[in-house]
Amino acid sequence: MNIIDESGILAISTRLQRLSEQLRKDGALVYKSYGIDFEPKWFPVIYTLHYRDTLSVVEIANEIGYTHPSTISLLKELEKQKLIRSKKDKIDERKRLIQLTAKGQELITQMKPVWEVMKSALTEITDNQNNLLKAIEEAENKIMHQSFLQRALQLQSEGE
Amino acid sequence: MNIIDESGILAISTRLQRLSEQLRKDGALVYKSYGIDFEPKWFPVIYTLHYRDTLSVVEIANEIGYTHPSTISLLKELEKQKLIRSKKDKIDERKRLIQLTAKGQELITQMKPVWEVMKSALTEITDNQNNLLKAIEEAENKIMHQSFLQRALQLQSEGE
DNA sequence: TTTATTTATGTATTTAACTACGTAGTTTTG
DNA sequence: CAAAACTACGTAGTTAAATACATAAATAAA
Repeated sequence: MNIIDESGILAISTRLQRLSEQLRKDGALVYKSYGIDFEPKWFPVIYTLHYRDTLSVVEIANEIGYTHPSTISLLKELEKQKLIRSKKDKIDERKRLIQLTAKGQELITQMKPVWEVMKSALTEITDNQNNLLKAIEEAENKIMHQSFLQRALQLQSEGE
Repeated sequence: MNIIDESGILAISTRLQRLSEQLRKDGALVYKSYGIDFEPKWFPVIYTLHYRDTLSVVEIANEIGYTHPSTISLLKELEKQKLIRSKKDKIDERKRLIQLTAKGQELITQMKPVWEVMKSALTEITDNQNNLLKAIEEAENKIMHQSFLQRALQLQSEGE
């Protein structure tokens, strides 16, 4: 029925994107309903600093799995919110060391119960006959082993 | 292990996005390897016009499930590529009717075998113990029935 | 038949990520 | 120790979607 399903790529990719956007928006509203001023996208940085205390920009980027420019823009927002602060590393002057502020630490204690709730809600949604998280992992593994491109090229040469 | 998994939202959403980006890029390369100058994102519009012949902008947007501004920008690209053309509807002057050009139709015949190959490669990747497409559908259905937000708020009130 | 509503299209702006590039410290090597 | 390579950070620009808004044509209603 669905047009997009002839090749399937777009079908999957756009639906994944929408699903993820939906989850983010709802996540923001959940925080709001708890009276917490927090955006889901800040989570990885805050959470990382929560258990690693002091990290440089690139270290954070690696931890959260984003590029460093993306990380920098998150850090800018968080600094504006006064949830983190930064200072120069005295040993290596290129480095900027990032830490949570007291406000940031306080916020985490407020958010912890919310994270529990969200985790449960998310599990309700994604743990079905086919578990979404596992399905993603399995697809990621397949791609890691041999990319979509390689597979397609191989199928192509086999079909010749 | 993974930091992001405390709340899970970001974990899922960013990974979904990356997976989809990956598939798109590889899709583009597959076309290229066949000597076809085509971007995966054009697929929905082209495919829709292939079997519906003549449609207005909003009709296409609805068919492909995008907003009309997004659709307009795709149409601009496709018109630049001379794969589609458009003319005003004589009955309803607000409407712009879109059609494939001869070049566009020719391209489709070239692409059909490529679509088959991609479909197979995609199936290889996504059809695992947990089928990705089905997992998405199941999650979408759950959300349709009750949103992430509603679920979270309900869990919250239950926990009080 | 004016007026109000709806529909179709288009533009401008936003968002969240990316890549590409540049600069300035740090480390390694000849 | 000077030159080369590498690392850390930052900025600019791009992308693919979305919203929000604006305008104009068509339809409905008073």
